Amino acid sequence: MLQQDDAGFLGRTQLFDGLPRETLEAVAALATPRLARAGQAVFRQGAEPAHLHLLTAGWVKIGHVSGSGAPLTIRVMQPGDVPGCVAAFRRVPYPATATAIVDSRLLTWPREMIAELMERHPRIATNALGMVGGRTEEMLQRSREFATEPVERRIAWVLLRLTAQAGQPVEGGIEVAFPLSRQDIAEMAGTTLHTVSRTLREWERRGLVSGGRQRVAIRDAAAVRAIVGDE
Amino acid sequence: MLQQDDAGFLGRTQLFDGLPRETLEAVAALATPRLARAGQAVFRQGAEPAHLHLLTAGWVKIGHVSGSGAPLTIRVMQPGDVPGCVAAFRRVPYPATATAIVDSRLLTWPREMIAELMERHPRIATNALGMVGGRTEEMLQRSREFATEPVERRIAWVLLRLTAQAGQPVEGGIEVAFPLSRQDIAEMAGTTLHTVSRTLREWERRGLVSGGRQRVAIRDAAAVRAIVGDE
DNA sequence: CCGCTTCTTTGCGCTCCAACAAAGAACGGA
DNA sequence: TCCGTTCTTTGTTGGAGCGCAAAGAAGCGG
Repeated sequence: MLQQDDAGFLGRTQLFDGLPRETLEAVAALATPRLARAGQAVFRQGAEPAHLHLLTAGWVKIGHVSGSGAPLTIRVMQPGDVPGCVAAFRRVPYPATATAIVDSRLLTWPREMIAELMERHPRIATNALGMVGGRTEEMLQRSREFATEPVERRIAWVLLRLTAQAGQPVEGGIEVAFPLSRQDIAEMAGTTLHTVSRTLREWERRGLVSGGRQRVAIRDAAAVRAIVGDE
Repeated sequence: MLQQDDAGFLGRTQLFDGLPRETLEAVAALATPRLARAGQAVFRQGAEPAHLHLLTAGWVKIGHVSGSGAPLTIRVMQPGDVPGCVAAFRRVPYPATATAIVDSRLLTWPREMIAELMERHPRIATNALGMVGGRTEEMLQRSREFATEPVERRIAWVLLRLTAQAGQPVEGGIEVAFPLSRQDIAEMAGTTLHTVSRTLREWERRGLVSGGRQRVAIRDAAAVRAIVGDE
């Protein structure tokens, strides 16, 4: 199930950037591939991380459920990303659940093996530090958004982020490449599907976006960017 | 200006945990101490980090200002903490401003020196990874709070966190050890000073808290904990 | 001790958005 | 093709909390 170019793929990820080809091949050889069907959980909130996962194909969303049951989608992972990296490196339970949005493929390594690799190749540790730091800043931006931005702008941010990350050109716009319901958007923007539906409908009338069942596309990116303001 | 026990202090911080005494002393000898008066900025949002800072005494708050000017206080740093660690490790501009709440003392090392130290002592890199990871999870919790919790609970969280971190016993309760205005609380809870004032006043009538100008104390911790719910 | 500045309290109206409710629309399976 | 399920749209209502406004306290400097 190992694919021929896994080593090459690893070399283009943030975590294994800057490693010599032979190291990449050794690392790839140590990996166990894993497939996750759409809708299936890769790991669950509260579980102890036994493996490090690296997404090689597909889309995986990271969702957190609070004690009171309110769901929040933290981010969508793309190929090259390492879902659950913070928990795996810190050896603490996963703070969120990772769910495959579409059929996806991951490479996995036992946690101890990664610790060993990091020791032998300090570059991996440095890369990991950069990756985790990036996540911290991302979460900071998100906090700020929730704390200070009104709903409409938060929804606009979600669309901009998703099209930047997973946008594919389509007649008259850029569409998010995976199925995305109003409920999904609501969980990313910290609101309800009703408010999302109303907002998108209004934007659709104004020609900013278009969409259908589980589909959203931005038609007028400049106008959507104007909604989020300058920052 | 180096203090006698800086090395011992370093050994009890998360960043330098687990290092041999001699290493600690070498690291301490390389440090340049820096004093920051109350109200003075240690570093500013947007600036390039030239040094790594480690707080040895005092309190420093980390505040972010959005493009639209909305202020948000991300967290308060205590002795042993490393304000700006994410930016310093990633070599990106500081995402926030660090301001001394009271007269404070920090140790500083040039960025390159830290990189070198991390290379020579992998344990420091591991510690840094754990520290940054901890921050990520903290920011995740904060996001969740802003996204799903109503204002009253967020204010309760702020008080619980601050008294846990900087609480000192006082007649009939636990007081936050540094001056803290309603505005400060509002910036931590993502609301306005008006709402904070109203809420605290109401709680004061009910005997949960007490306070004065720039002072807040929790009188009935159980009741405040009940407000935030179970999670 | 007095005036000024900073911080806090309180009132009021209004807006945004969540909650509740219910009807369409699109898809999938039998 | 029909039916059930899932997703989306739309209406209505109510309440949380923000913006605006202004009047007290409390500390500080002269």
